[in-house]
Amino acid sequence: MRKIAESTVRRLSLYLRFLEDFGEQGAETVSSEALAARGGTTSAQVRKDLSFFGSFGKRGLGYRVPELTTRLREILGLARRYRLVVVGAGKIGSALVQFGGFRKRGFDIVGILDRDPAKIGARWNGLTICDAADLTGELRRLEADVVVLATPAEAAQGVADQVVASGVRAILNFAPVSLAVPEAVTVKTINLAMELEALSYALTHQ
Amino acid sequence: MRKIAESTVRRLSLYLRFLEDFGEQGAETVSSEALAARGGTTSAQVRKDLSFFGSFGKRGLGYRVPELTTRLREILGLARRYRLVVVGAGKIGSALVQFGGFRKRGFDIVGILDRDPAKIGARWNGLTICDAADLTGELRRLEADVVVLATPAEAAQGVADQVVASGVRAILNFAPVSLAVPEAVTVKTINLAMELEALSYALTHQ
DNA sequence: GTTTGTGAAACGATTCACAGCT
DNA sequence: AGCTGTGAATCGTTTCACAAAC
Repeated sequence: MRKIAESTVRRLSLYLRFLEDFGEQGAETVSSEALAARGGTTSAQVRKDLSFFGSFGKRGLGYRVPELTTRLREILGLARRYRLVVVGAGKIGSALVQFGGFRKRGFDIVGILDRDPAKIGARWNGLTICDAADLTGELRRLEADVVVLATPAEAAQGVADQVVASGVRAILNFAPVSLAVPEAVTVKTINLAMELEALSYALTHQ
Repeated sequence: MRKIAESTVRRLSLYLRFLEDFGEQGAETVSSEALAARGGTTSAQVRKDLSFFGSFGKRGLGYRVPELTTRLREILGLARRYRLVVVGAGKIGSALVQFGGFRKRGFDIVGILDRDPAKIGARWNGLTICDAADLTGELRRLEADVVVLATPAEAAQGVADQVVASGVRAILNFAPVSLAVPEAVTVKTINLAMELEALSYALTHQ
């Protein structure tokens, strides 16, 4: 498949959520204009984004909500569930496990790993924290699809290397570093400090 | 000042962190090449990003670490501290308050607001949860610089409207909606579901 | 010799605008 | 008449490449 821009994929994810809302409200069809209004973009952008994957609409009518919802789920790879393993049982790891809001969107946390003997064996939300000493083996044993990297910055690259070695090809990174990984592995980084600093910049420059 | 791209500002935030690391390791100077290697970008990109704000380097030498660190802090508006108010005392709000990692980067959580009588009055990490009934008034009383919006999706736009009315011009939004706000207000949205779905997309398409 | 700062070129994403279908 | 799908035009960002400074 042709290379699709990061920004396009993110908008598809937004459209899916809006479609779910429209569906709950009983809408049968939706226009690119309506989706755009909801997502802070333009109707041309919506049509272009969808056109990369096919022609899902009817001219003069718009898109059928249930069909487009299903197609977007397929495109995003959400027809299945994913197994998440959290590495790092600190504040962020704890928050993510407690949060648990992923499950209803198809992502199950199936393991928590840490190196700290004081934490190993503790139970969080029904899961026991396991030793991350043999990280690669644990990830294989747990059949991890995605690693949620929630260690301190210093440990992050080492963990990433082991994740790559284990064959896991997706990392959600909360450490404030840019990870070096092979092309076949995808990393999405969430950096709260960076977002706050971008707000600080905006507040400062008028 | 000329309009600077979002992506540039985010990279400046990264460079600042790398400079702090270089500084701790005792480096006196750093080249655009070294910063680029650390940040997963190119030396030309680093130089271009910095050039929007001035000429901070010496040809043949590179950049002096302490000077560039100071200048980046100024550019990003980090010469002062910011007052954060968390609106929504649910799982995400709780996690953010417990986390507390913002303080050492200049952001202090000074208030937590919620509408739920069962939560009002509880103490979290030394802060008492206050009633969000008069949100606008509370934000003024607390002298909020930034609102961290951590309510359910349904309540988010209503809260955003009150935030705007209060005069606060920066929102860090954790609700999975795109907020409509006037141009003078900056919103950064963190959407974990979107990040996971982008990983799902990457895993699915080879 | 090294590395910056920066116009120019290349690239990529968004918007326009309209033909074509319902 | 209404709305999609899409090539063409526009806009913005990144990369190139080199003159200027050390």
